[in-house]
Amino acid sequence: MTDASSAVTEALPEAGSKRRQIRPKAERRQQLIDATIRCIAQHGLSAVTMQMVTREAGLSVGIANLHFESKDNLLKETLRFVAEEYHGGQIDIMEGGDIPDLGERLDALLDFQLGRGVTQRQKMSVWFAYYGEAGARPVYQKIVSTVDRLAAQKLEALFTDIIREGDYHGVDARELATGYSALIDGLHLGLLVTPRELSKRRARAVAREFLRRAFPQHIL
Amino acid sequence: MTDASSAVTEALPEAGSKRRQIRPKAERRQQLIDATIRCIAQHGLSAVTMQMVTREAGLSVGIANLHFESKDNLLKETLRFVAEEYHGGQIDIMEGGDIPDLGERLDALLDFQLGRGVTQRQKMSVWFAYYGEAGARPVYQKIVSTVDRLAAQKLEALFTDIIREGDYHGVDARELATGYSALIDGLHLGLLVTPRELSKRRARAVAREFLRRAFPQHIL
DNA sequence: ACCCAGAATGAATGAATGTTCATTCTTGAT
DNA sequence: ATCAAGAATGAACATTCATTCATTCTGGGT
Repeated sequence: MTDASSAVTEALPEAGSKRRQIRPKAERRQQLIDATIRCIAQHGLSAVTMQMVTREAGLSVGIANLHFESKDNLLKETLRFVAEEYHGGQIDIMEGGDIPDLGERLDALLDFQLGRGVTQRQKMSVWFAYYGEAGARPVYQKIVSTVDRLAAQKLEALFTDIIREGDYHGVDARELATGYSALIDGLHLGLLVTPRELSKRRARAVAREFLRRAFPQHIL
Repeated sequence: MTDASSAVTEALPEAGSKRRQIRPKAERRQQLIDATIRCIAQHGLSAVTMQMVTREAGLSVGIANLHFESKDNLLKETLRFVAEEYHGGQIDIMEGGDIPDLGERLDALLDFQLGRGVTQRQKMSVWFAYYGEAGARPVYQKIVSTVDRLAAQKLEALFTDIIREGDYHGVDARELATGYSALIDGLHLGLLVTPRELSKRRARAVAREFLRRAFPQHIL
């Protein structure tokens, strides 16, 4: 995340350094979004305040309203960032010119969805914090729906290819894709809420078993 | 929910009736919890205020702190109520002396989990609103974990019985139970966030297909 | 060396919210 | 009829928070 090329005299904003730094707009926006993510993960969406976010970012309170117009907007943009990061990563893999073998591509997808990057408590907390509010906030629903739909289509396309390649019968790509997506979401939820009961290892095994049942020739 | 036996002179607390009603503690508590659920569903957990809840309940602001000590406590008790209602319902079915046939019992479970009662937006909103905060609030995590663990055990026991009865091979009851629970959670999430993409009918079909793959003799 | 566009600051403001408590009212027992 | 217990009320209070804006500061251009 941090761009190492622009190393200034003082590398980190330490406690002592009161020096005021001027940075381009895009950088400050990202800095604030990152801080927002950390705050939501640590304190919960409903407890997040502007003071909290700006302090976490090492900036003053006024700056949040300078780069984002309001708190609502900052939260909205933070959701958009997290949603696009997650779904973008998935889509990259699924379109995957990188990985020609379809079975390997499925494995890569699973690794991404239940791997280190995504299953950090931070990211999952943010994810579900917004889901929780989505029922009452159409804006959130729309952001998630939009990226979600595209990912669902790509997944269905991948499944269709696999079904054709493996000549599987009695399998509906669309239904399977819906099931797999729901399974992954549910596993994320389990990892977040009951980490004692569900380890990452077991979550992976469960998802893998689902795919193996559907596409025995491609998995295992 | 409303006890019809204790019909008083004025059946409903209409707009005109300013008459002060004195009711037992347990009834008021439930009245406030019900109002809280409606408020969370409609406005989102983070937007719920005490004034909002008490107005929804048709009571004054002071009463909430009389029966619950604080807002925090009211929210905690509301979560406990919803969690116990959902998991209690599941457990009743799974223990089910009512339904001797194991396949039918599975069907009944699925009907409950994706049926009218549970998949109301109201209930699902509340459910995920708390999940969203669970990452930051150990109290919520504990409440959900406690009821969740019991339900997971019952489900595993039911699956074990079915595996024995059907003489299925290469199936692990525990893993399957984890997968099925996660699938149901994920489907609830889909119904809440992207109702346009996922109908209740399709959600049911997906869950049923999961069970059919695992226990072909018992389902369909 | 000078200048200024605009980035950054943070004290001040006003609105909203949780909680309290003095007071009023209801009900059942006497 | 009378009374006491305690259920219910809602105005008042203290706090917290989002937002504003007058002011300060920075860095690139001349």
